[in-house]
This record gives sequence, C-alpha cells and structure tokens, in this order.
Amino acid sequence: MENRNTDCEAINIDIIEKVKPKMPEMNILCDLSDFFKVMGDNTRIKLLWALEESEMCVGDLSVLLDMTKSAVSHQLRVLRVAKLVKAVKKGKNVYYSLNDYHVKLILEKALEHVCE
Amino acid sequence: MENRNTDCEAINIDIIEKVKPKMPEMNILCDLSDFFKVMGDNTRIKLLWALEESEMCVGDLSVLLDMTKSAVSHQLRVLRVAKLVKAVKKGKNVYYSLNDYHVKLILEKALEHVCE
DNA sequence: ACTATAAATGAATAATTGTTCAATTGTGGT
DNA sequence: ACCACAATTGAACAATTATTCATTTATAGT
Repeated sequence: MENRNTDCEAINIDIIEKVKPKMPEMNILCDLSDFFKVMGDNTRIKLLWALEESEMCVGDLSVLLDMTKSAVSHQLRVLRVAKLVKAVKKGKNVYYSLNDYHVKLILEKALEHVCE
Repeated sequence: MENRNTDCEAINIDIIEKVKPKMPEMNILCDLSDFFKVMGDNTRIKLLWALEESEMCVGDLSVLLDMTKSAVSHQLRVLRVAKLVKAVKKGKNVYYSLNDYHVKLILEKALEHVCE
C-alpha cells in the first residue's frame, strides 16, 4: 500500500468516494490558495483598493498608505508577479494599475461577506 | 505634524486627495484581508472544496485529504472561527458543513481567475 | 458505569512572510 | 555628460503560521 499520512480509518467510505472525483486538480487548488494568499495581506488589499480608484505611482501610494517606498515596492512586486497589477513608466515615475477584471468583483463579493 | 511613516513627498497631491476619501474604513480592510488570509491556505481550500460537495466528519476529511486528524481539526477550527463552516454533532462524529453562501461564489470566481 | 474512540487541544518546531535599512539601478531633465 | 531622484533590490530581523506529537476531553454504545 502507498504511504498514508492519515491516522484513522474512513467512517463513511461512500461519502469519501463520492466527493473524491469532484475535487479539482491539486495544482488548481494550489493556484487558488496562492491567489488568496496574495489577497490576504492588509497592505496589498489597501494597494488594490487604491488602484481600483486610480492608477498611481509608488511615491503617491507611499504617501497615501503612509508607508516607506520600499515596503510599497516590495508588495507591488508580489501583486505584479501574481498578475494582479501592471506597471507603466511615465516620465520619471512608474504608474501601477489593476490588471485583472476579476479582482474588483472578488473584492466586492468579499466585502459583502465581511460586512454582514 | 503627526508622525509620518512614509519616506517621500507626494507627487500628485490631487490624485491622493481624490482617492483618500474613497478608501474603505481601516477595520473593514482588515476584516477583508483576514478573510482572504483564511482562504489563503492549501489545506483550508481543500477542506472548503470538499465541504461544498458534502458535509463530512473530521475522520472522513482526514482520509480524503490524507492528513492527520489533528491537522484537519486545527484547520477546521480556523474555518469555524472565521464562520466559514459550522459543526454539528451526529452520534459519535462531528459533521462539518459550509456556513456561508458567499464562499462558494467567491471560490468559483477565483477559480475562473486562476484558470485563465 | 465502563470503555473505546472521535475530536479537540497545547506546546514545540520548522517554514514562511512583511517590514526595515542600506545600497543599487536606471533614467528623465537640464 | 551629468545629476537628482524614483524605484528596485537583498539581507536581516521579527512575527506569524501550519503541522506534528502527545495528551486530554467528551460521549456514544454496550
């Protein structure tokens, strides 16, 4: 038998067998939790919310959120890697904006949830 | 002047002043990121997905996800505290099920996002 | 009333992560 | 060509967190 990590026996095998084939692929579930992990940070949520209102450069975001430019830049990189924001250089500054139409929708649904 | 944490001056004061009043309350944003933090874990996503298919007891979830009962129980507690699942005792077992109609919707929207 | 066991719990460990600080990079404007 | 400065980067540190292991709790079924 393969190595098992679980430490107990099934109680309702029928339920387990019914649910098992309905579970999404492992890598999809990882992408999913990675996505939420990116959203699950106060600074990044603030950045996303701000960028939903207007594109902004790193310096302005630092002032708006009252954080160092470095901290903002680090978190913008996380959002950029996750493809949630995109960066465009204009003159001396780099302007960030939302890169995904899902984000706004998900933010709003989640807001409904937490506001109940 | 109050203590500032930012290390730079505003570049577009007009944009900052326009966006500032549109930002949600600080505690709302915290609730929001806390919510995503709960979703941002592979084990908990799997638990939620499984429970979307059927209510299940801790033992069956352990077998299905191939984890120790303890690890499952710890994570179910996180989900329970976050009011995402509820527990009902039936006979010898505790059956868990989804407790929020938003969760399924948000999971599906997020799945659309990561599947592109 | 006992007993077997499902579930919960707490402490400990390892891993991950956010911010700070200092230094570097790249380039717009003169 | 130079300078000023916006932005990025990397290392270090502190804080948070997921799992394991050992133990405890509660109670269903006899």
